[in-house]
Amino acid sequence: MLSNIKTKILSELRKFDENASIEFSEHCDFTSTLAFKLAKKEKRNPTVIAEEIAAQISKNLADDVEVKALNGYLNFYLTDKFYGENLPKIFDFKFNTRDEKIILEHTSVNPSGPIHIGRIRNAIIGDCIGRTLKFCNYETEIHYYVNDMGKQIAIIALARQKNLKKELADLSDFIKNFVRNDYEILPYYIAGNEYYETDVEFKNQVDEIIKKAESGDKAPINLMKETAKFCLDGQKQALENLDIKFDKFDYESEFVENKKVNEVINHLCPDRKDNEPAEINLEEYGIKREKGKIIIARSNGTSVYLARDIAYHLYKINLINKFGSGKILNVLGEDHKQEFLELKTILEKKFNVTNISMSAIFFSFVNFEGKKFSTRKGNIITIDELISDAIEKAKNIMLEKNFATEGYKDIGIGAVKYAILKIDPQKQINFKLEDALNFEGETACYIQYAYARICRLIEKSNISEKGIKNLCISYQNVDDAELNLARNLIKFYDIAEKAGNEFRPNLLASYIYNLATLFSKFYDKCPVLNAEEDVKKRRLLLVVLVKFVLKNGLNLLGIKTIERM
RNA sequence: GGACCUGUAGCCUAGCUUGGAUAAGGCGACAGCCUUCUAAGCUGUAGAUCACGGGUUCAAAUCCCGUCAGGCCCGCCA
Repeated sequence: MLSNIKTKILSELRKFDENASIEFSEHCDFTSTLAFKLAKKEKRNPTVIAEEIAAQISKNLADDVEVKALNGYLNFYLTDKFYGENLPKIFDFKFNTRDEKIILEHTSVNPSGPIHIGRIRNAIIGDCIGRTLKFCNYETEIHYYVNDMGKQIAIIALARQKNLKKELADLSDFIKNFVRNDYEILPYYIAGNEYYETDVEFKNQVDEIIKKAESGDKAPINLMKETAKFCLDGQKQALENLDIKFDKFDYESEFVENKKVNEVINHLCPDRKDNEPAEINLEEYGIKREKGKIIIARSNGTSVYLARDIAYHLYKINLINKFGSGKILNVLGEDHKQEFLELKTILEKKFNVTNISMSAIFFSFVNFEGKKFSTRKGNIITIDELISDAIEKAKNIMLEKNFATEGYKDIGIGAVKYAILKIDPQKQINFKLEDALNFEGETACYIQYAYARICRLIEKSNISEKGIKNLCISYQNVDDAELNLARNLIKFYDIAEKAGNEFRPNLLASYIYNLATLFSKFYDKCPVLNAEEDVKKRRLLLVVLVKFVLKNGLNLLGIKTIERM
């Protein structure tokens, strides 16, 4: 949205230095430190240089931008005229279509039981990035990889077939009482893992299932597939409850069944002998392991996860190649850094994949009030329980304060999502439900509250939103609080694009919060409904703009708005 | 032992990629503001050796080197 004006400013500045750049600033709309750089080169005073440049370029920009030199900085201020013309364009702005397809994969929880809270950061970040990329008009497909092959699912499938359940005595009441497929699977998972470690016969049967499956035997494949699908069905509901949806579910078994995994192993280790593991060495590319080599397939012939992951990524690469160009993006926990690097290196060096960029958003783990969890022992907290707590808490607070009796769910879920999204993914989070649902300060609820106030304001104006949008107004002599809003509003699409391109949800989160604070200040300082007619119209339009941007911005974060609170 | 990430007021976070203005917010604390559009709000005060030690630079929270602390990985698990 601001790209035209940026280009215009830059073309002026590049007459002085072709590397000139401008940035958003707290002091003005854009700023440049060009004069400091020239000062070094020319050994002159930056203050003087900035003044000279400002004097020379201000005339060419005058219509849209005012240039001021201050202590060596070149500060640019968008004019009233610019705001008058461009603010209404916010309603209809659309990004141009792009010739890049992005395959985004996130969450991909193993189908071994209910999703525990350790995975929620992946889902929330991935969902936000997916929404943002789609909003920026990238051809985006959101994929979920289902691990319906391999040891864990074989263990569960066999335990389920033999009806080996573990008593749930150690589990929380929430888990014991929750009825859904994924919760039904959990006791088999816990029992199966115990048997696998203590019962040789059980272990041998599991190993046999995997071996037969990989050699193409339909029965064990179907057994595992069916078990995985059963569990996945429940997990999907947990995610849909958070309004997190996927375009495609990819099943690991497909790549075993269509022999792509075998092709990968044969390609990487053509000289491999029977009863020996297939292994490769990536040390020449700077990747070291303690034992040197990386195992691709076990000596009994079955593949390890990495081999199947390579086959899966070759499939994704094929999807992109069919489209033309694009990139692969995965949201992964920081524990997958090494594995992703190996995957990427193998694809680049051993499969000559050079035209497609592969990147990942790595996130650090969330510490939920100091608790450590082990899925195998079953002492977990599920995302359903966390969300149910959040909603319950939101409800209690609202009842206590005598607020509207609707929207608990969206407030509770929004609080959790915002608390996670506002923090840089690579930082560890100490999550406290208490803080997320504080409802004051930098929380989703603060933003939702601003939105609800806006809705009432528009309602009381007795002018339809459409009518307000069509008002013709000028931006002269506006209050500072109004100017601050205008300045912030106009950046929305640029921030969204940056957040999307750099995979940084926290940029969007803090932008939206900032807009909400500016609105609260405006609301406090500038009467709308009681202002004189021209001012009222201008302010109403601003209010409708804020509503539009808050709604769209929160939607990118996956957070719902509430009309009344 | 090796790889990667993090360290900013009592607590939590932004800023670091691309060095530049008084280090920006929130929680908590304290003091104000509702006969006027929702006070879940607004205004103000106190609170920071930007982990530590060097280096580069006119200029370092930001770049480089080292140290310390926390996280995470280095499996014929996924």
